[in-house]
Amino acid sequence: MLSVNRPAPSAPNPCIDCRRCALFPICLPKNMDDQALAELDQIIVRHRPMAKGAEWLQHGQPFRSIFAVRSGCMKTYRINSTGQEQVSGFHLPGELIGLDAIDAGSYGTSARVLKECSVCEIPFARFEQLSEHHSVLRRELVKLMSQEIVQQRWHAAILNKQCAEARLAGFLLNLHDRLQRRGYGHESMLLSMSRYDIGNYLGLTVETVSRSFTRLRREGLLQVQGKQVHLMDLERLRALAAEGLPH
Amino acid sequence: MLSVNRPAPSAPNPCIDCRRCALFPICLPKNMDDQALAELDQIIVRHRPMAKGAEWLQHGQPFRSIFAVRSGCMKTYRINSTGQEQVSGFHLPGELIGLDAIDAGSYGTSARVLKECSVCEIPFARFEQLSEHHSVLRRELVKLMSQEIVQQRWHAAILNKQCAEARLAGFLLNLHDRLQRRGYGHESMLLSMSRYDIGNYLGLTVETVSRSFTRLRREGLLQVQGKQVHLMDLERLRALAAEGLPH
DNA sequence: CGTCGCTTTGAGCCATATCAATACGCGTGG
DNA sequence: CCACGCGTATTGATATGGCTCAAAGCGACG
Repeated sequence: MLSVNRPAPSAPNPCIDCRRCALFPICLPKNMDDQALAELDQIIVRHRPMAKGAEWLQHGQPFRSIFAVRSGCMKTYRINSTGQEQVSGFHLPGELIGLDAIDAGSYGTSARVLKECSVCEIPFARFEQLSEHHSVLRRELVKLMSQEIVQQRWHAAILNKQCAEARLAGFLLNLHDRLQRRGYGHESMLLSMSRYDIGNYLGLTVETVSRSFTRLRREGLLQVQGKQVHLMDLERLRALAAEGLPH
Repeated sequence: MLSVNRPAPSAPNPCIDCRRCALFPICLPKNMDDQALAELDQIIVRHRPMAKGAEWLQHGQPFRSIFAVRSGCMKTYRINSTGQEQVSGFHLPGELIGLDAIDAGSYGTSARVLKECSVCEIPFARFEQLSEHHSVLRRELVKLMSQEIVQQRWHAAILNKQCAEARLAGFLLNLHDRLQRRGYGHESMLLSMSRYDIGNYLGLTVETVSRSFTRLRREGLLQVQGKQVHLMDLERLRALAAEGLPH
């Protein structure tokens, strides 16, 4: 069922420096001066794209690096004591993985590729050395950690007493916003995660997710065709997500 | 219904420097050298204790400072668009409030005193200046932010498909652990939040919280007398919290 | 063209919400 | 000191949203 780490057969050369990377305006190095950027560029390990299904991180491994998604999509998850998978997040290009491990010393989640994905590895010890001399660097890290806290808080909020439809609406809007901020702004999205993963993330069963999609579609809030979703009425979707109560 | 910011009548003098503070071993300045500590000590604003019910922070206010709880207990919450309060966290001595605002520029939550509470204010701009010269300082901040991410993730996990009893068990264990790490280690705890707040935080109604307490008590997992809770069997509580499924 | 996994749809059930009533606890004022 | 009153907590009876179980549809891929 699980494919192991292996690069995709015909991967584009992933070795572009940060400045020429499409994510430059929103990724960690965005506000850096030439000097800082050049030094950061040198410590970053740019990995070859990985195929869907590949497991990139395993929870419990010792913390060494922070990872930035460069392309594609990852999910982070954890297997709990009953053997159930718990999806804790989806990670889009420009987002970081592993921030939870800085204090703990080991990663709190595993990470798996949902859509062919390449990753920039930032060895943390060297990053800290660099940040001694470049205050921009640490400021950016702190800001991204703050963002992560906000995102996590949002996740908790959506799980807390929202009805199924509101959760789904909120989830889609959240994805939409994050894509928008990354320049992929369009009401049409190609979801890279399965209905199972969505349900797991939202605290719902697949069946309920499916039914919620159907209801939102019937109410004219979105068009759905498998993984292709088109948000028809952002206004009403936002209202629904904000309201959150049953019916 | 709400009392306004006002110091408690007979408050102990809160103006002790960090080194003599009881929280020193676990608070932000814990690993600092004399020099860093002295400078940090100077920028910290130590506020007088505030009475239960006082509102310390209002969500949306511009971000200036991070706050460390020195004594007592605070809750952070947010009023959603339907006028409902959403409790996002409880903050014990040595824990920080406001980390979510660093990137956003304004606080994402309000904060209210649950139990007479004093606060150390750390003006962030000056903190950043200081951290230019003291790497310990920024390392500690990053670690505490990482901890906050872990705590938020835990909150999301507990809301996700755990039955009421498991949520409550997990909540009590989490509090217990945090108190323990702060030297208040004892199986007996005096909860400073109401059943309403617990329910709100756990995504349950008051009634369900109350019933869950009753069931845990009947099964011999804890003793309850109002806000006084005694954890009788940490082992079984942990098992219950880990399992998480209905019945 | 068949297989396998993912998704959708349907029918019945269960955990928790909701509504309602009572009990407790604490501070206030007589 | 006790009586009162209000907010908090417990307990009971009923309603319901989402889960579970079951089956059929759909799509990708060999």
